[in-house]
Amino acid sequence: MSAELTRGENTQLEIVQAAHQLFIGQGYHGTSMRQIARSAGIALGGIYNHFSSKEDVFVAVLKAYHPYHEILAAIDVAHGDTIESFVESVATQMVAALRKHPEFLNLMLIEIVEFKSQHVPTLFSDLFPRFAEFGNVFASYQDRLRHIPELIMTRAFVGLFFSFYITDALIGSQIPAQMKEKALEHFIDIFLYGIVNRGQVETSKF
Amino acid sequence: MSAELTRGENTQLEIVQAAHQLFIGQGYHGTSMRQIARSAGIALGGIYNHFSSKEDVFVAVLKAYHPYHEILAAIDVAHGDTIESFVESVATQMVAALRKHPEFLNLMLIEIVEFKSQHVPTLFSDLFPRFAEFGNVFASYQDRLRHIPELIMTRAFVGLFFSFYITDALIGSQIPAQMKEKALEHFIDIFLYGIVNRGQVETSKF
DNA sequence: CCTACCGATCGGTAGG
DNA sequence: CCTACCGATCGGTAGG
Repeated sequence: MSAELTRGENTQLEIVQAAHQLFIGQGYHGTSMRQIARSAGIALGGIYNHFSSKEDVFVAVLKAYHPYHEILAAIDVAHGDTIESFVESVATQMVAALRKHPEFLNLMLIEIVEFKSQHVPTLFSDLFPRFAEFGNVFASYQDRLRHIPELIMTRAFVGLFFSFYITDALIGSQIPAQMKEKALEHFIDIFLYGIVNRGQVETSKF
Repeated sequence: MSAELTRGENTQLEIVQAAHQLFIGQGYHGTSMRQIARSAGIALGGIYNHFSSKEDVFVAVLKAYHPYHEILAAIDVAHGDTIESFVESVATQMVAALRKHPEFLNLMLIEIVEFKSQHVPTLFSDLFPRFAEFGNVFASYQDRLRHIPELIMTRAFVGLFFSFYITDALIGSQIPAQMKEKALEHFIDIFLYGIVNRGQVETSKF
């Protein structure tokens, strides 16, 4: 892709790539502009030809590396004649998409810890319409599901699998083999079992 | 409690308290030893009479403020004749315990982002035996539950409610009212519905 | 895009 | 053993 870039654009890209590597390895305050410059192959002052501040570099890294395009694409690609196959397809592809970008979790944690989530509202407002759209898919299977608001169902789905992803990424190496084995499949199974109405008496209190 | 402390112990406590406040507000690298000293009411050099380094201060803060004692106490206090009342009791008290210590999430994120989870194995190995013990409670309700390994069930439980806690803490202010309302109760309900065997044909693939 | 410099501040240390 | 300073210095920082 770099063949089509002007020299200026190429330098900008190298700054973002270098900064990304350093941020996920050392955090934001733990990384200096001099390190970024050196790693990008330019002088310190050269960064300020492309970015107005260190924070500006971080925002560019956030935008360049967040994988929600791919996660949402995974939702679009997902298919299934039944709610079961749909949920399994989405979950599998979401986890696969997140696993392809283990650095993103790190980036978001930096955003939370060192920026107090300052830039999150922007990211979330981009995401929310698609999030609501996802809820509509649940609504289309309404007759097979228990009476739970779609947005709650969507949040529970995202939360459950995001928590799977986070616990897998963070403490996966310490989790006993018994626990890791088929854990995602069990997570999917528990979620489905939790939302699908199997025709017996509705026991939800809500 | 401070009435029983020697002057040296009191100073040490004030350093830890000051450092805690600053770390959760600014991160580790975003906080200077001078800020900690000023906030603790002593000179910079005085910190080094109690701690050998800035990292040493952070470890002391981590140990002093992690609330797993209280979370595990919440589990001990939880009771219920049925799996439903037990899960509801534990979930409610865990969320309440975590909500009483919103700073702990921040501390753990600093540990992850800025220390690459270096100190986590120690914390987790303290926790794991109690974690397994919790799984045994599920085992005691075995005849009412689907055939899912206890540790998977425990991880799903912890993951689901930890994800509720995290999403609530991080983006709670941006979640539509419809979504927040009774969300915890719905989470509990979904989990219970997902693990309890209601006597019909077992549909789990596992 | 580089050189070179600024005011300031970083964690940590010295001896008194 | 502790508190509270001193002058000096470390590698590294934002920003012009």
